[in-house]
Amino acid sequence: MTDPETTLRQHDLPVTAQRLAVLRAVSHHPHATADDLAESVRREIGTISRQSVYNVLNILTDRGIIRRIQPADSPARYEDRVGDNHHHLVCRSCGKTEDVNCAVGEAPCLHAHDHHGFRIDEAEVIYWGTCPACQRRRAP
Amino acid sequence: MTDPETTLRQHDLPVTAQRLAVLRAVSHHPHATADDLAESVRREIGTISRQSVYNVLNILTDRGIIRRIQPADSPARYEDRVGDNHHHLVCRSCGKTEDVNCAVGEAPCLHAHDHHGFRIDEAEVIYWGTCPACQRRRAP
DNA sequence: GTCTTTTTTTGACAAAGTCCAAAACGCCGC
DNA sequence: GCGGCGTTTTGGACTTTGTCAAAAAAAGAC
Repeated sequence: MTDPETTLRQHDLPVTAQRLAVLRAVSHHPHATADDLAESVRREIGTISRQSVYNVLNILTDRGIIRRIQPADSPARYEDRVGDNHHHLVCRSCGKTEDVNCAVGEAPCLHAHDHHGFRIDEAEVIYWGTCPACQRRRAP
Repeated sequence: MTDPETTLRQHDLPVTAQRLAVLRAVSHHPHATADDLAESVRREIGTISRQSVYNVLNILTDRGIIRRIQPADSPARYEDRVGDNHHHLVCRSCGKTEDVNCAVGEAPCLHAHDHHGFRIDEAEVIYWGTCPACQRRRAP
């Protein structure tokens, strides 16, 4: 992974302390929520406004530098693993999220049987289940 | 499809005008949002509170009588086609939602390569794209 | 260093949904 | 059919996640 500063310059984005810190936070805490990231950034650089966290996350997402995932009943989560068609495994009870490689290969899922005339550009897959910790907690 | 009243009685749910109307609305307008359904119900029975719409949708969802889908950047949508492992096709620009049969067969997607110890109970697939109408609107 | 443009901040606002107490209604036995 | 009990429905306040807009601050170009 290129370092945050280089990444920003490559995308013609002015380098600011907030952006660097948010990028680093996303890198260090994959699948964290905006709130988690804000806290993490504050520990690193002292203070950042809620709006700035959203600004940075939005612009980074738009440029394809990071990826946003939005599972049901959870605020959006962010990760810096982009462009490799992987999917996610989400725990219904605690929200823990893991990456899983695409079961079918490369951007495969893009072929829905009946596409109703839609131009499909992404197949999003979320595996729902219970993580090991929550399994133990419920059936001890 | 069994009629709404029978469905409710089968599940030991008291039959009320609100529940009947919401069930009918879900049946008639698959993939509608809670708000859409509230409007639809009001046209049918005159008035219903927002809270009641949510109460009914939640209890019906809990009992597995209807299914809730929650695509990113959209309020929850509801449908009465349950228990057949189908997936969805969602238009990024207008939100139009269509059913698609599972590309792989029956509950197949349940086998993630690396399941990280999770007990997986559902594989949710959303195909993102542009519906025919929005394609024409953008590239006329 | 100064100037212009872009970011950041602050605070109000919006959408979608939940919580809670009071009023209304459905169901069951008579 | 009628009454009482327990569940539903209602209305209103509240929460969470996120956006909008204007002023203040900082980044990059000269």
